[in-house]
Amino acid sequence: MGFDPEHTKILRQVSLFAGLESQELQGILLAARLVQVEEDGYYFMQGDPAAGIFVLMEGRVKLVQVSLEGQQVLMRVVVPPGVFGVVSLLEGGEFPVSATAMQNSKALFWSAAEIQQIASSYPAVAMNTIRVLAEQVQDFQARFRELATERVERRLARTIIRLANQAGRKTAEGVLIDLPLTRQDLAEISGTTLYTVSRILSQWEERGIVQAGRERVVVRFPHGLVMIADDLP
Amino acid sequence: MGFDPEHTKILRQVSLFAGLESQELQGILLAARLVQVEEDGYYFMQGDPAAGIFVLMEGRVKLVQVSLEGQQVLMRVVVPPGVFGVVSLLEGGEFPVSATAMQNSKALFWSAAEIQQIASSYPAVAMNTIRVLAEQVQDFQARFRELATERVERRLARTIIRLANQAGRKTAEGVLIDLPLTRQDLAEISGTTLYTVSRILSQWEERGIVQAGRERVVVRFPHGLVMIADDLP
DNA sequence: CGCACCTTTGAGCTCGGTCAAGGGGCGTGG
DNA sequence: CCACGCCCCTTGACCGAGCTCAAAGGTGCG
Repeated sequence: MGFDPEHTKILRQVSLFAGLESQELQGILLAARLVQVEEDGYYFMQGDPAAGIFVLMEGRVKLVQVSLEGQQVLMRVVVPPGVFGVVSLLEGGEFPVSATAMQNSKALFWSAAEIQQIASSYPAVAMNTIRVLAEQVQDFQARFRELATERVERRLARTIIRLANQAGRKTAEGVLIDLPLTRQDLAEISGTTLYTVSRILSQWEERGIVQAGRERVVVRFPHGLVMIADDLP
Repeated sequence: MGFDPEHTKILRQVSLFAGLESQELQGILLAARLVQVEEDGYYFMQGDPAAGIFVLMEGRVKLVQVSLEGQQVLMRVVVPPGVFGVVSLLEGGEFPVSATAMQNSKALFWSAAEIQQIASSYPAVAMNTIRVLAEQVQDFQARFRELATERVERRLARTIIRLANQAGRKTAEGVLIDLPLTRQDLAEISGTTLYTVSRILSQWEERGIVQAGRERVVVRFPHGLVMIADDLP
C-alpha cells in the first residue's frame, strides 16, 4: 500500500517528518504499511521487541504501562497524527508500554530497520526525533513533579486541561474532550483512583465548571479549571 | 583550552560521542570550553535560554525543577561522564531544570550552535542523542508509574538501588552511595518528605539493611533493599 | 429489554504529611 | 585546640487527604 493522497496530506503534519520535500515524503510513504486495529485491540504489548514505529492516522490509542502487581498507569493518549513506538529507532530495545486502540484505528507502520534507514538518510528526521523525545522528557518531568508535589484536584485539573488542548472540540455546551475516557482512565493518567476522580468531577459539575457523563467530559468554564490548576481562589 | 589528554580519555566514555574516531573526538574537544563551578553554584537555572550542552568531568551535579509555589523535585543526579543540558540540541528552548554543583565540579561545554553543528556533521552523535533521550523517557515513565502506584518505602528502596548503581563505591562496610545527599534530597528524588525518609532509614538501619549518617548512606545488605523494592517478605 | 460495564456515594481507616522540639556532626574562627 | 554555631538529622504527636471496600444507580449496546 502507500498511494492514498489523504495519507500524504496527513504525513505533512507529522512532527517526525517536518521539513521534508513532497517527493521524499512520497518515498517514505511507499515504505509504510497500514495497520488497522479495532477497539480494545493492541498495536503492541509492553515487553515486545520494538518492532517498528507508528503514525496514527485515524482513531485513538492509549499507551499503558503495567507494574509487576498489575497496577496500570496511562502514560499517553495518542490522537492523529501522533507518533508512537519511537523506541524502535534504537536497536534491540523493547516497548516499555502497551499500545491499545481506544476506538477502531488506523496507523502507518515502518519496521525498525526501515525507520533507522530513513533516519540516517534524512538528518531532518533524526533532528525531529530528538525534538519529539525532548518534549516527552519535559512532559514527564513536569508530570512527575506534579505527582510528587500537588494535590489530586489540581493534578486532575491539569490533566483535563492537557487533554482539552490535545483533543478538545468546541461544541454548543463547551469544549468536549473527544476521547472515550472512563473515570478509571482519568485516574490512571493523574495518579489517583477512579473514586476520587468521580467525586471531584461531581463537585466540579455542581460548580458549573464541567459537565460529566459516561466516558465523556465537557469543559463549560475553562477558566475555572485554570484557577484550580494554579490554586487561585 | 582543549588539549588535556585526560579529557580525551573521558570523552570516549561519553554516551553522546560513542562510535566516533579519535580524530573526530579531538576536533570536538577543541571546540569545547571547560566550565568550573564550585559547590552550591549553578551551571544554569530553570528558565534560562538553553545555551549549550555539558559533559561532567569531575564532581557531582543535581538537576532540580521548582514548581510555582517553590516546591522542589530532584530530577536527576549527574556523575562523570554524564551529559546534561541536552535540550540545547533544539533551537530556542529553555532549560526545564536548574543544574547545581553538589561539589566543586568541572564540565566541558559546547554552545547550542556548536553542538547542533556537531550533531549534523556526525550522524552518530544524533543517534546517540536519541538513545540518551529515549532512556530518559523510559526512566521517567518508570518513576512516574512508581510514584503513582507504590508506597514510599518501596520508592525509596528503588531510589537507593538506582543511586547505588549510578554512584555506588564498594567499601569495607558495604556499598557507599558516593554522593552528598541530604534526607531532603532523597525525599525530593522519591517524592516524599525528609521526615519520612529519616524514619524509613532508621528502620532499615535497625534491620541491618543500611548504615546511614550525615549526607551518607551505605548499603550493607543489598538483597534486603531488593526485597523491599519488590515487596517480598 | 436485559445485561455488562461505567459511575456515584457513603463510611471507615491508614499512610504519610505537618508541626514542634531537641540532638549531633562538622567547619570555622578565636 | 577548643568552642561556637550552622546545618542536618531524629523522634514524637497529631491529623487529614485520599484510598479501600461496599452497595446501589445509570447508560447504552446487542
